[in-house]
Amino acid sequence: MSKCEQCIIRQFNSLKHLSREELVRMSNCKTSKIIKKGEPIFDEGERLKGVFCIKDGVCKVSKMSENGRNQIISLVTKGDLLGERSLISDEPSNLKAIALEDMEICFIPKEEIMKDLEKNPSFSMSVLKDMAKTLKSADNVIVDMAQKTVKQRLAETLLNLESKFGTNENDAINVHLSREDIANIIGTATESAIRLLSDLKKKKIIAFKGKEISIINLNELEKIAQGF
Amino acid sequence: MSKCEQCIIRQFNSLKHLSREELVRMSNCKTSKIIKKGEPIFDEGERLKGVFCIKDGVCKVSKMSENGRNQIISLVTKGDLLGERSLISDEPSNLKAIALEDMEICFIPKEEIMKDLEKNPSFSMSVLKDMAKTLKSADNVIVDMAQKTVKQRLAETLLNLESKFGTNENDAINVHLSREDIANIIGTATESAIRLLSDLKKKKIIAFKGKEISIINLNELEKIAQGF
DNA sequence: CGGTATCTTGATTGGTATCAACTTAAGTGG
DNA sequence: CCACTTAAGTTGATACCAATCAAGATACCG
Repeated sequence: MSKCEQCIIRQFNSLKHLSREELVRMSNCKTSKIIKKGEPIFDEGERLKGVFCIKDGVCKVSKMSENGRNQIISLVTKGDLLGERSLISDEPSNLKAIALEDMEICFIPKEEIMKDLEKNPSFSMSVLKDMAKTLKSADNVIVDMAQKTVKQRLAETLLNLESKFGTNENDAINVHLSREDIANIIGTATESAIRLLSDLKKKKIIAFKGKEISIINLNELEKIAQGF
Repeated sequence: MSKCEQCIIRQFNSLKHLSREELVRMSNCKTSKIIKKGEPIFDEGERLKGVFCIKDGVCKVSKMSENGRNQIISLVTKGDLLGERSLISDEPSNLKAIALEDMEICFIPKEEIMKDLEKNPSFSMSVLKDMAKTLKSADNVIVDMAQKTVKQRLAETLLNLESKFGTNENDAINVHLSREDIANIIGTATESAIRLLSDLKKKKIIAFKGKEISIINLNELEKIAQGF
């Protein structure tokens, strides 16, 4: 099993503020897991026993609404930490995480993380900063959901996806989402999302073949996101 | 000027984890302010120089959307802290805070708070917990905004307001919001909010006279919030 | 190769925004 | 205190957007 001290992934998240000593201790109690595409990492209502550090792959983090529909809150990818919040608030998770592709993740037990949070101010400060950032972006999402049309939200989501995941050799966005997933990100019925996607295709603003989506006319898409 | 050590308000927020010594130091550098109804505490884009501890009164925290409409993100009231996030992330505030009634607030300079965050783990842990809680509720708001109808959101908002602010001697919710404010909380046009409010009044589920709103049929309102 | 899930398009219905007109309430100055 | 001005609240008519239902096309998988 690989060692935390030597793991490059931790450079991308708050774990980089841990001391060598803390990392060695963590290395001794962490476990690695492989999660297959479509499998859950944890479920809504589950009480997490630690946090997950994503070594490879992408997962969707979602929440069931009272009317039975699913809302994707965020996509968590290589280098991210997952599950700190329920750990910190010491409550069952309000969210569900499901792998969108095969994943490799490390599990770090609660006690270890909490000890470091208490003892290492630069680590806890980093987690704090991270959370402040997440909260800020959550505010933005709230405003968008409340006030933008589905068309605007779709355009914005496509832009966000491209900037977050980049593009592959065919200029397609580097993540495979079903139409239903896309609808669940922007918060609409699957058919509506499909309809708007094909509209954008007709207007040659985007192109797609199955789950490979690429942005052709970036400018126009940005305009739509802003409401034109 | 009153002293932090003796202030009861701090029992309601993370400041209760500060030591006597820290509180004395804070007392010496804090300043008190009176904010009149309608006046801003801070504005969008402003770089905050400290945090605010609300001693009395209520303010609305909002954000302008790209299409020029205002979205109220939260109502901050007696006992709450305000502005920690921009301080922690060290960025200009993405939000605007405006007093809904005359307010009394204490301003605590950035250096003081940051020092305590670094030095006092139980304080920083408490702020962390607080933020985790806020984030959780932000997730819920996102889901609601994305998937519930305006009618459901209005019903839910009324329920939230009553549980947060309680009722006065006339059973009216203990906060005065304009119709526009209500619309900006649920994320809709003012007229839509008005229309739905008067619907609820006709059905004797709520009653109102001006800004005094009271819930008459709690059961029915809860049903509407859940989509019936 | 059949069966199943996903994708796609059309038609219909209902919810919400918008515009316009009007009423009521809340200041303001003479 | 009244006349005036302005802001806030209210209601109806209309048009647009998005959800839902239905049905067919395409991709995926054992």
